[in-house]
Amino acid sequence: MRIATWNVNSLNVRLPQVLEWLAEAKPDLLCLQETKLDDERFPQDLIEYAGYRVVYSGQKSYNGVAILSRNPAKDVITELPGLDDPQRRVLGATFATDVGEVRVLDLYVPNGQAVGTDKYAYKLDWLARLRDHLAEQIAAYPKLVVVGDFNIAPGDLDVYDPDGWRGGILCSDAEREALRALLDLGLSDLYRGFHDQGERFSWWDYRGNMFAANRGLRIDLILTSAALRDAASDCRIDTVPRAWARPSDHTPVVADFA
DNA sequence: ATGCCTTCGCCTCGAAGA
Repeated sequence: MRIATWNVNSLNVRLPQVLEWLAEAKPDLLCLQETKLDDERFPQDLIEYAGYRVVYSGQKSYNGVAILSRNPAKDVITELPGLDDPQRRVLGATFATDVGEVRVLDLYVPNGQAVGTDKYAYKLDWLARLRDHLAEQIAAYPKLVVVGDFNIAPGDLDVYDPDGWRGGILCSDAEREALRALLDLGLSDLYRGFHDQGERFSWWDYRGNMFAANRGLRIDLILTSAALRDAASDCRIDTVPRAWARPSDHTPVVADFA
């Protein structure tokens, strides 16, 4: 089973890149964030023509998540229980795979804008509700994988300039503690199970030639329960699409399970 | 740096992202 996560920063703009990447990477599951499309405008036919089923929860202009899959989704959710939120950031579903039934949660965690703002408070509250939901999910589903744009760099190793970013948005203590609280439920940051070096990022700002200089952050994560961690054979960041024409500012993160 | 780039909406600039 191969699963990937990719913040595409507008599926309307990025659909050609997504179809190209699907043909090359051949994932069983691809979780997208920031589709920025109303469900009425979602390109379901073109994705199905490429050989994938798809479920989605979107809105105009902002947010929006989708899961492309070889097998059908069941038990789909589009909300965090206990959080009445018009922002479309959550998509959960269960899939049959060659490693058994897998519960998938695709997330676009709020950005938070700046420490101390209303959006930052919303982000921390959202993460607290996520923790409550994951505590239930990890008990209900031994094979749980939580993927997406977490908008948190887990540690200094995940930041090109840790001193410059320390305490700021995406790197503040409260955000990192909220991520730690998710991991403490029994989830693993799968990339770190395979790679212990720094300067491995999943997002680079469009401004200032940051990708060419490899000045980025690792904020797109694949978290797995223990059973899936033990079944994992690889986790990697595919930087190739970030170098394509008209790229997303994020690049895919991929995991394989045997 | 109230900068940089890219997206969207509504309308050619402002807001937001990270």
